[in-house]
Amino acid sequence: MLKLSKLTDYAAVIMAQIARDPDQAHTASELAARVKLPHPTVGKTLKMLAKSGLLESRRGSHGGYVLSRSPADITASDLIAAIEGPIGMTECSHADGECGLLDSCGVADNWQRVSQAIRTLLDGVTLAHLAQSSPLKLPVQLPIQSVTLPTASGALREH
Amino acid sequence: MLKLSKLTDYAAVIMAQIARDPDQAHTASELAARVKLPHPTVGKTLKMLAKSGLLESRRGSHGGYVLSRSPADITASDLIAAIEGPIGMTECSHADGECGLLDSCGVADNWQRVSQAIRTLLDGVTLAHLAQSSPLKLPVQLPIQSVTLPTASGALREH
DNA sequence: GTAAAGAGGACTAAAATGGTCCTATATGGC
DNA sequence: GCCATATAGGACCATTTTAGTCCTCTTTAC
Repeated sequence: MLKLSKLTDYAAVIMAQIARDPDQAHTASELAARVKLPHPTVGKTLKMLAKSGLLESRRGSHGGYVLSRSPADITASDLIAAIEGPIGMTECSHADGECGLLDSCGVADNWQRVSQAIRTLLDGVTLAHLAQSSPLKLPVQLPIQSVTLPTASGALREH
Repeated sequence: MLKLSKLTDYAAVIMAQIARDPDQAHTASELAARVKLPHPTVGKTLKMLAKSGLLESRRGSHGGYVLSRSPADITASDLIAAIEGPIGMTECSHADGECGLLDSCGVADNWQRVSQAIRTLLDGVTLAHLAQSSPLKLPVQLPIQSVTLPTASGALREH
C-alpha cells in the first residue's frame, strides 16, 4: 500500500519530539516514555537514525541524542532512507537493478520518473514541517495533473 | 523503501501490454508469454485487476481480458489500489485507523497531508503514460519545494 | 460434448518486519 | 579507580506479509 514501515513511523515521531526541544540531548529511555513505545524499539530506531547521520550521539553518563542539523534541513526523504534504505518504487529504480525483463517490460523508465517525482516531493517536506502541530499547508496538495496533464479522470477515489 | 510489491509491478507491465493493443481480448497464457512470467502468477494478477474493475473478463473459449476503460482513464493510483489496497503512508492514513498514540504522536496530520500529495501525484499518472515507450515528461518533475517552500537542503541525495 | 478460458480459494515457501536481548564500549561523577 | 548511565553493534526469534502454485468449478464457442 505504499506504506511506511512501522519503524519509519516511529522514527518520524521520535525525531519530531527531539525537534521540538533541540537544544538538549535526549536519551532513549526519556523518548520511549514520551512516545509510549518500548525502550528497546526506540533504542533501535535511534541507532539507525544516528548511523545514517541524522542524529549525533553522546555515550556514557549524561549522554543521549541531538539532531545533527536543523529540522529545516532534515527531509522526509532522509528519514525514510535512514530506516528503509533508498527510495524507489520498483526494483529497477536503482541504477544497478537488473530485472532481466527490461525488454518485455516497457514501463521501467516511466516508473522511474514517478519515483523521482515522489522523491522530489518528499525532499520538500522537512522535519520542521512534520513537527509543526498546526495544520501544515503543503504546496503539493495542488492537483498536479490538472495543471499540465490532459486526462486522468481519477475514478476510484475511495482510496 | 516505499516500494511497490512485485505483483503491482507485474500488474503495470501487463496492463501496459494490454493498453498497447486495446481492441482485442488477451488471455493469461498469451500475456504470460509476452511478459515472460509464469502463467499462474500472471493469472492471479489478472484476476485481481478484474476484481477491482480495471479489466473486464470473458470466460470460455475465445475469452480473455480487455480494459474496462480507456488507458487515459486508468491511473497509477488505480493500479496500486487494485493490488495493494488503499494507498496511505501510515496506519492512521485511513479514516478508521486508531494507533492509540495520537496524543503523543503529533505528526499524524502532517503525514496524512504528505500521503494525500502522493495520491494526487499518482492520480495524475495514467496507464496511457506508463505504456508510452517514448520518454515521458512528467510535470511532477518540477522541484516542488523550490516553488513554495523555503528550505530543504536535500542532503543525502544518494537515494 | 469437448476444449479453452476465467473464478475462486487453499496452500506452501520464502522473505521482510518487528521486537527483544546480550555484550562491549564510552563518559561523567564520586 | 569504580560505578552508574548511556550508546554501539549484533544476534536472535516470532510474526506477518508476499510470492507463487495448484486444484476444482463454471462459463462459453464450436
